[in-house]
Amino acid sequence: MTTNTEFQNVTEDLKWRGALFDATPGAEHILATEKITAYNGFDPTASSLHIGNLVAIMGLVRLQQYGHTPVALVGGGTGMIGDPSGRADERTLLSVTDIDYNVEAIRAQLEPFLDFNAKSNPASVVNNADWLRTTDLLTFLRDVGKHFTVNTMMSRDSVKDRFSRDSGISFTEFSYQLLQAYDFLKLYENDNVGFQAGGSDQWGNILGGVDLIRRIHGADSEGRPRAHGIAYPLVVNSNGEKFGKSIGGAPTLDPKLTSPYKLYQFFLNVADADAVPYVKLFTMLNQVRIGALAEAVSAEPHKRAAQKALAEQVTLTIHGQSGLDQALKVTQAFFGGDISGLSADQMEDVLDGSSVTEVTRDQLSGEGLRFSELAISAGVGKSGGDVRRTIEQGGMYLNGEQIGDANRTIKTEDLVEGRLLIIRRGRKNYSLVKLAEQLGL
RNA sequence: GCAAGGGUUGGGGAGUGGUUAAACCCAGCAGACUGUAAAUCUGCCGCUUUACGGCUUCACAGGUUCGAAUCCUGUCCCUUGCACCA
Repeated sequence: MTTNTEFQNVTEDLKWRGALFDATPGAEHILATEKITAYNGFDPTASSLHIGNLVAIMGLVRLQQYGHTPVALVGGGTGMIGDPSGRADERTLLSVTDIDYNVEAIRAQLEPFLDFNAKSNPASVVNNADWLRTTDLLTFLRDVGKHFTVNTMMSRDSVKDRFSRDSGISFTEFSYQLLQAYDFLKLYENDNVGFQAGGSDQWGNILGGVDLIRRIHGADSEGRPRAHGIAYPLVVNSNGEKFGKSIGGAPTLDPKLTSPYKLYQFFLNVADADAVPYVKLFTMLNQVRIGALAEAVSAEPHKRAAQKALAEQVTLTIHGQSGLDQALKVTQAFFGGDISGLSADQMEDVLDGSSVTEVTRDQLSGEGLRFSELAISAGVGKSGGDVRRTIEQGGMYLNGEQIGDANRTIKTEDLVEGRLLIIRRGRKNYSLVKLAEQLGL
C-alpha cells in the first residue's frame, strides 16, 4: 500500500472508483495529457434529476476537478423526441411547455455540483433546443442523415429490442440517435467539445456522435480521432437491482419532491455491501478516507460508518450545509429519542421543509376530524380503507403515540401546544400538520 | 381496406356464463426479528365510518340472461398477415 492519495489523472480516479465502464481508444491518454472539454446530456423528461443521474453528475465534477471543462447539456430539443434506450415501449411525448419548465429545473439542480466561476475551466450548461428546434428538416437529412446507414441504426440494441416487441418503434424515436450525434457535432464545431460522457446505456449514442464527427471532419493532423467518449457503468445494488429503484421510486434532487431528510435516509439505509462502492461513486472522499470506511464496515457493520459518510456527503453537496443540518436534526429527533418529548417549536423546526398540511380550527371543533381523512390529506394514506388497515396493523401514530382505534378523531386537544400534529406511518414516514392561521375573522 | 388474434386490478399474467373484487408472480404498504441493513416470517394490497354488508370494476357503448370479465352487436385502440401504394 502506498500512501499516495492523489491520482495522476481523472481516468485513474474513475477506474479506482469503479466509475469507468468504457472509453474510446485513445481517450484515456488524452484525458491524462491534455485539458479537454467534455459534455454529458441530461434528459428533461421529468422536472427533477434523480439519484440515478448522480454517477453522470459526479463524472462531470471529477472531470472539472482534474482541470477539464465540464459542459452539462440539457436536452430541451432531444426531450421532444424521447430516447428509446432502455425503454420497452414508446414514450409519451411531452409538451414544449413542460420540457422548457423541466429544463430550467434541471439546470438549477446541476448548479450546486459544478464550479461555474473557475478561472481556466468554468462549467457551463447548454440546451440543445437552441439548435435542434431551429434546424430545418432538409438540411438535417442532407448533412447528418446522409452519414448514417439504416442498417447500423437498426443494429442498436435499443432499437433491436423494440423490433422484437409487438409495439415496435416509431420513426420519431428511431431518429433519436441521429439527434444525439448531431448534438455532439454541434458542440464540437461551435465550442470545441471533444468528449462526451454518459451512462453505459448511452454508449451507442455516444459512439454515433464520435462517428459522425469523424465522417465529417476526419482525423486530426496526427491521424487521431477528433472526438472521444467515456461511459459510466450502470449502478446496481448488491441484489442486482437498478440503483434507486426502491422506497417508492428513486429519490430526486429536488428538495420539494424529496426532502433532505429523505435523501439522507435513503443513503443511510444502503446495504452494507453497497455502502463502500457507493461512497466511491457518489462522494469526493479520497482513497485514505474510503479505505478507513471500508475497514470500519467490516469491523463494526452495525455502526454503519460508510452509510453515514455517504449520506452526509451526498446531502451536503446537493442541499448544502443547511440541508444536511436539517436532515441530521430530523434523524436525531426521530431515531435518537422520543419525539413526544419535543416541544412544538422543535417539531416544527425539525420537520420544516418536509411535507406540511394545514387544518383549520373549524375542522377540529365539535365532533373533530376523522384521523383517516387527515392522514389522506397529509399524504400518508391512499384511502380510508388503506389508513384503517394500516391502523389495524399498528402502523399509524399521532404525535408519537400509536393509534389503536380506526375511528380516532382529531380535536383541538390533540394539537401539540395548540398548533401542531405529527402523523407517522410505519417507522420512517412523518408528516407535519399545522393549524392554519386564522386571518382577520 | 380485408383477414386473424388481442385489450383483465401499478406491472406481468390466470380466468371463457354463477361459490370471482377476480388465481399466481413482481412491485408496494404495515408488523415481527435486526444494526433505521440484508435475509426470513406474518398480514394487507378497488372504494366504502369500522361491515359473513353496500358499491364500483375486467378498452368503451348497448344487448341476451335469474345471473356476464366470460355470450351477441357496434365503436375505439394494439399486434400479425394480405392487399393498396411504391
